[in-house]
Amino acid sequence: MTKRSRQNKPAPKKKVMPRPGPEGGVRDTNRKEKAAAIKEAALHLFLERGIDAVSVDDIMKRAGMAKGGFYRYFETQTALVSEVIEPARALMTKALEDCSVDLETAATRDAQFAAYRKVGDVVATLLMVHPGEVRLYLQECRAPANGPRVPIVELSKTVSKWAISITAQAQAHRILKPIPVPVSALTVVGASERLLLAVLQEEDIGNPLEVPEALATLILDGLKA
Amino acid sequence: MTKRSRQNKPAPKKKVMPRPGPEGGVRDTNRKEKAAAIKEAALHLFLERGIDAVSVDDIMKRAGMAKGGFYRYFETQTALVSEVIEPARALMTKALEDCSVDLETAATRDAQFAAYRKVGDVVATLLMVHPGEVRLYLQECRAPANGPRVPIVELSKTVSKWAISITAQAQAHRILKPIPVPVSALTVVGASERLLLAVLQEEDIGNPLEVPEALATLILDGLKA
DNA sequence: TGGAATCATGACCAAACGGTCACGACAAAA
DNA sequence: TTTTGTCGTGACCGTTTGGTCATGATTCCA
Repeated sequence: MTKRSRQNKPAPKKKVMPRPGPEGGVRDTNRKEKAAAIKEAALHLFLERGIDAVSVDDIMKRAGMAKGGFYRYFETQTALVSEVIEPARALMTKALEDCSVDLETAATRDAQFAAYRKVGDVVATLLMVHPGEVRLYLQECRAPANGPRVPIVELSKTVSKWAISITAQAQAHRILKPIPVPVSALTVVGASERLLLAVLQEEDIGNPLEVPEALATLILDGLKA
Repeated sequence: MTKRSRQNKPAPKKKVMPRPGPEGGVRDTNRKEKAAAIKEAALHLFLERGIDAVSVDDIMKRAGMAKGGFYRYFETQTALVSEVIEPARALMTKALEDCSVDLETAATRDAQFAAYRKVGDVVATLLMVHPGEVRLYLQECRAPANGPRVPIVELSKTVSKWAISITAQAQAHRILKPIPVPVSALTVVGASERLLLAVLQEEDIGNPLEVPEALATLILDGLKA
């Protein structure tokens, strides 16, 4: 029930993608609509079957277009995945960067906790605005970085690194227990991701709105100095 | 770099697998050796490329045998995966069941915490004895339950259910905070799994031997009533 | 309005897939 | 030893894959 990888990357030989054309014209509008349709179809199928079990043909059939058209919009499937997760990726990495900066300059304890809270808020936003993309991330981020999964695994590594970095800052502020930094950081990441997955897969968790508060309680009592 | 699923399950038509033959004979011995070789080769490739990106041919080439021989040992790839994770699955589910039983009859607080500790010990054992299988589980358990991944996803659901059940018992004993049970349970599962993955993928975590203690501290301070 | 560029299509290709099978090699029962 | 049945092999089949391309339709710009 699966297909495999081509062993030799044929290395997309020829053309890059042609220019969009005039801005705001019929061409440009169509192009954006079709690209969005392809991304939406792809995301749906990725969630349903897993990235590796979806073919270009499947995606284009679901998007109502012919297979050949795919390569006019995306050079490879990897590029497609990259574009699919881009909005979520940008939001998340910006939140982590901001948190790090805020933590650097935060003088009071309140300001320090506020920096944390902002990350939580962005995660909540992400959950509402890009639920599919988040779920795709959670589903695929641990598998080997092969082919189309590369951008997702990269994002995962980025998140972990930022989490560790932020945790180190927090420990320097002495607002966290002096537990080994990576352990402290990955505990939060792991717990958060598992709860996100439960909410998105509609596992029988209680009231989803209570989750963030419960998690915050756990983290604070468990990690706070 | 991947292969896809056949849409129509051809449904393994004919024969079941033939009998092993006499016990302890050359036939029987060879059979066990070959089956083990296939499983080992498969596990190695699964970890390297992800389950969906590995073909029967790949596995058999790595095991040093011809493709046709595969179906003499395993009816499908799903059955192979099932056998690969079976030892780890049996250990883990037994530990969870035992914990549940122990919690049921544990009168003192010490006895209750001891029941928890036993699960932790089994996880540590698992890490030493079946590291590859555990890593495979962590890599694949969140993806959609398609084809060969089915037994892994099933195990994942089993683990979550037991975790929730055990947490409910612990809350009944009032040794945990009255946080929504699934949230409390999945927090522990998520954090533990993320830390296991870090150790197995040799991410730059501190001293691996300190991890269990640190995690225990976090859990106790965060979850304990 | 008409030439130039871009777009969508579906046939097409070589490679790889899961799965089967006839055949020769080999072990077990006789 | 002979007979009987299993084992391992590699060719083979039908299907699907990522990717290309000639063709005809559509849009752009002048």
